[in-house]
Amino acid sequence: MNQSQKEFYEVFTELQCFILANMQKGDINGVTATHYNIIEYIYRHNKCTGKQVAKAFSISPPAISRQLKFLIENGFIEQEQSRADRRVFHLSVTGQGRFIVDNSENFRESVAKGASKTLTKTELKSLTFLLAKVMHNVVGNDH
Amino acid sequence: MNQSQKEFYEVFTELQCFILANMQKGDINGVTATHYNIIEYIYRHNKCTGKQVAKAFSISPPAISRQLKFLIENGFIEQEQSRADRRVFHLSVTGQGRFIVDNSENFRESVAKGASKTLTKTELKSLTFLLAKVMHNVVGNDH
DNA sequence: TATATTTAGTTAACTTTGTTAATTATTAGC
DNA sequence: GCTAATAATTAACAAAGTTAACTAAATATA
Repeated sequence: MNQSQKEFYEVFTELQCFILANMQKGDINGVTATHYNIIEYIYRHNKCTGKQVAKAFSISPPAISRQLKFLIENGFIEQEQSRADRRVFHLSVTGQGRFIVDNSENFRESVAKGASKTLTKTELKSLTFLLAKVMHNVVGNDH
Repeated sequence: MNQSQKEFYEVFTELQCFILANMQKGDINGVTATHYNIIEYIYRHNKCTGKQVAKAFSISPPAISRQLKFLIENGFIEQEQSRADRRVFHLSVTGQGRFIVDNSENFRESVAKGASKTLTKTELKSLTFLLAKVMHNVVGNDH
């Protein structure tokens, strides 16, 4: 790695530690960060399937199956069997699930607000642009 | 959240999913991503203590204790009891541990290289600067 | 049409890694 | 010198990941 890459590597390491430290810790409103992320995904991808969720979070079907079971039993999401393909269940959030997403200030939101407070509007836009550019390139190359 | 914050939030969400997806997956050279991160930390903080490692990764002393035990038993790191305070053990990497850090292209390194390929040098420097600014502000406010 | 293959999701058994509570050994404060 | 605090470990447990095996439904093929 050259100097610029090393400098990026340093700060990206900090970022990774920060993100990991803020995951999987105690519940807020009865859901962990992972639960929250799944609920939010389903909220934003209404009528999606378990397979899609598993893929989005890169975890195995049994793992997502257990998570969805928990979220259904606790009233955050619900599922409906597809008429077109009865193997498939379409997922959607309940009122309670929607409430959680709309009302809990999550970790990413506090980071976004922190970023907005620290940077000028131009800088924030620039950061978003550059990060998106990297993400779309790196993630795209990954499969 | 305003529009700029929302845009940042979107891409930060992708980034979080990406980082989480690349953690805790199968071994490379016999160590998981978590093991690797601990070895690298000890490499960069020679003679550090278990307590420091636990704090750096925001996990409990027993959790780090088990990880260190694994890394010692498998020859990646070693510990030496402090003379000044015999409760304390100073950690350092072995030749094998150093080899792992020096030779395995890790996830963050591939992101750094990807970023460097996608962005101009000026853009990469800008991204590093902005990310560092946000990190130091947000992490600093967190305790 | 009947049979074989593929697919979505679940269950079971297990592993890893986190947690808290209790314990040990050592240091530091009155 | 006794008491409180600290670094690390052990034990018991919980959460969440994995693979393998299974069910039910859809699709492909002979």
